[in-house]
Amino acid sequence: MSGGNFRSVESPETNDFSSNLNFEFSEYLMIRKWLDEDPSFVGSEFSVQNSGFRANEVGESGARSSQPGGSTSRGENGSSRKRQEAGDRVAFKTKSEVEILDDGFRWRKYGKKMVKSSPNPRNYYKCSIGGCHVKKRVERDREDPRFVITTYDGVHNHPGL
DNA sequence: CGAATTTGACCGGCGC
DNA sequence: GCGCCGGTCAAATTCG
Repeated sequence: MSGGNFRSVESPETNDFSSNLNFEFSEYLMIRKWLDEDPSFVGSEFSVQNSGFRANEVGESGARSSQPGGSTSRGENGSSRKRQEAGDRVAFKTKSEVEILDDGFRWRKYGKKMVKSSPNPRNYYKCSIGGCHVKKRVERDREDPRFVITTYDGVHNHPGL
């Protein structure tokens, strides 16, 4: 490939820091949470004390959360809220060198795209579980490459792995 | 052998 | 109406 603006270390074997990700739950910031078209949530910043994410390669046997945000503020009567999206959209900013964060679910990558908003490519993942149409979007921060923006779309309709 | 991953191309929506 | 951007699917390939 021509270009090569940066070296994307996607291979955990060649990764310099994939050896050990000591961070467990210290850098989790939910940057956005909006339902349907509620502008009230757009642009809002929240601090989430979520826990359950793990860095890849770290063979753990615990730490499993249900939904990254599917437990906090969310119970809306929906008087005028029309949820045609059939799913919540939650974006997280995680401080990690690797983009493959194991949240306890299996994801199948189905596309990669380069957005002009960032020199880094955006990855698209989908839940491999049958019946689960949850989608995940992963992209690196534009100003802080050491941060990863993970956006979850939808709700899992099956028990955690 | 099966499943997961890869890259490219195609499609749809929105803007001008 | 055309152009641009983002998103999704499909086929081929590779890994386990």
